[in-house]
Amino acid sequence: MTDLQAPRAPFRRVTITDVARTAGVSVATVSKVINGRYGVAARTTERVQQVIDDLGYESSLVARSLRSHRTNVIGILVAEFEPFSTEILKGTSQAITGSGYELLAYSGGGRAGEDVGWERRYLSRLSGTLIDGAILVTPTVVSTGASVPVVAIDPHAGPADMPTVDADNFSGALLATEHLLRLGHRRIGFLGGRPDLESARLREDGYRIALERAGLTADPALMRVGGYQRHLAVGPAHELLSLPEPPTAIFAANDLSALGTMDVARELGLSVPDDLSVVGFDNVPESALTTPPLTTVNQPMQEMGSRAVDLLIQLMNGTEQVCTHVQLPTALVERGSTRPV
Amino acid sequence: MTDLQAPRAPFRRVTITDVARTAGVSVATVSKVINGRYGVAARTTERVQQVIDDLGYESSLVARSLRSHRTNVIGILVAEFEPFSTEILKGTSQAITGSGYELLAYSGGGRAGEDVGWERRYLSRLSGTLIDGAILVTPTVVSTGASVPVVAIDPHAGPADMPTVDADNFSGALLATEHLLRLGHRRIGFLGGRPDLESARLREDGYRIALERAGLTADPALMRVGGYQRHLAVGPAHELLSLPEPPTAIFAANDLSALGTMDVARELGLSVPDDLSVVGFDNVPESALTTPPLTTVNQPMQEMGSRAVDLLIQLMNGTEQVCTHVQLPTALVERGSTRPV
DNA sequence: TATCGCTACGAAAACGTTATCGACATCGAT
DNA sequence: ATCGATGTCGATAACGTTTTCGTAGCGATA
Repeated sequence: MTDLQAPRAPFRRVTITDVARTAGVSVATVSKVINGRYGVAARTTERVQQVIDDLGYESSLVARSLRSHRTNVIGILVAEFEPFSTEILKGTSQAITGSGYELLAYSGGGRAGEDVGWERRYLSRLSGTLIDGAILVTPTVVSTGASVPVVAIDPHAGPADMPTVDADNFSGALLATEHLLRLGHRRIGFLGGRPDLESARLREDGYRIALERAGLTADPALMRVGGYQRHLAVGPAHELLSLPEPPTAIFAANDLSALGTMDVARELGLSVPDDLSVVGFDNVPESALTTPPLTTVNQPMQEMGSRAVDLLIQLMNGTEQVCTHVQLPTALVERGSTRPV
Repeated sequence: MTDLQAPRAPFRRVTITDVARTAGVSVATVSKVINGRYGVAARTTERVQQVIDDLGYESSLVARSLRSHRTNVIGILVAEFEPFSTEILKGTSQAITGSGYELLAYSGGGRAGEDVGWERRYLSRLSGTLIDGAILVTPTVVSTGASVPVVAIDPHAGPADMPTVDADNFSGALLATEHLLRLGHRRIGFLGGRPDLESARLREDGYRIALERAGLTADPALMRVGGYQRHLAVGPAHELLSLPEPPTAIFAANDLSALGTMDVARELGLSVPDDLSVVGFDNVPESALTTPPLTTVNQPMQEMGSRAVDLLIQLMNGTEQVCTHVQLPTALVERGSTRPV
């Protein structure tokens, strides 16, 4: 740890004590006024409120939290600010307004790999003190042991031992693959996500099953892992498209790798969708803007965020075990990146 | 305020007292061990550390903060999670790693209008307690009075009385307009941002001056305010393109309104860039993906974010008044949405 | 042996809140 | 007049840390 010391400006925060002194009452009374508790005369309330306004007093979140163990803040941990998380963030951020809670976001900063377990550390540091509950949008598993209610979004670690909300990854992959089959494609490549992620496994299952139902069988030679990131996808996509007998269509397990695939196709002089059909997964905003626009599977990301908030609030209110696993439907979005063979 | 009470799980946080009791020392000693302070024997340190690991103790950020007024956390307030803020977030999030600080993001949730002053309230609530410093990415002005160092990114309120980092909006707008002029356009429409924002004013100035330098004069009939959002831009853009003598090119003051403009053009059966040239501002990731890809002015958003945290950290360390206003250069990015008349 | 200096440790006071509970009025009813 | 009820308010103990400062131990020096 770096040893920093901060000579701060000589500004002094106005505390509840200042208000009390100025208003000529005790801190207890001021606290009551602030929290609208019973037992203070109308005249007093008015006077105290006036002083509060005059002094511009704002109660210290920290002190309040320390004492009451209640902050009305829920934290959301995202691994990184990529399109998917950002959409989730929008959803939560919208759902939170008017709920009486506030939202605080923390990002691991994309330091995947080296710093394993940061989610756990953060959860532990923040919980019981700074936040009343948390939403996890992190790829790696966070086992239980948190001291606050937690709900996971798209729990990449599988049906975890905590409440979750996710989308129907399996059906979505089914939809995507069937779409390609319906277009007449038979050699369909697959660009998977990180194999340790549950969503990636489910999407691969969907791909397999769809093929089998069509009387085909998944060919390992046509399958690569694309790592859910644009730049990670170009290598594997390149391999696929350089095959002696390349696929006529590729199902990429998320939009970012689909974009990467289209980059590679362009680079190789292949036209999408004329020479190659591409379908993605997620329907991030970007996917509608590409040339051609990407056919993909929609995940209602913003709704996932808002459902997570609802779930968490129910949990925090102790409303006993509501539906503990919300799964939202996925749907095919046909755009320009797919075409009959 | 809703009156919520939370019957929480009977989980008890392990506190420093627990550690102290288990290790058979005082809390003071444990605190010293945690913070690596001088005055504790090697054997004791070792034993305490062992207990800490065993119990899985994590110090409470809140209590620590309350006492020491130091959290090593810097807060970043964004108005909303739109592409611009998100890029900034990425930049800050990257720059923060390894600095010894942590990043906590808060979003106003897009409740512009009604809830004016939330930034101020939040700053006040968080500062002095939860965060050691703050970065503001909010459109409306936040006057001083904060009790912690603050730096503003793209301070829409003009050269504020606080350290800022922004991009050279004026030159950027100059570049964009000159580019259109060079292509032979003479009737150039302008879609401005919110008139109360400094960046919007500067971009409009750039537009005007570029025209004047070319011996032209800005025609109010060709200027509309587009509000920096995609859906807000469609109305004004529609007006512009329905003019008896419509412009042959439009300079939109940010990428989002440029996208809106292209939507309208498409709807009207106009081809971009054949019938209409469009240039945006910001160079958000989306702008490279549109059809055609958008010619725009690059703002180094991630760098702006990272410079902001550098600046803030210097401020917090008390390194006296370093460069207090960082302005980063803008550059034209020529893509497919512009063409000679 | 008395004194000193040093190290290792603990007692206790903060930090700014909230919550409990007792004190003191005031007042209507007996 | 006395009593209880009711309505206002304030002392004070927490909450989990950090930090200051005092003190006990102890070997070395005078």
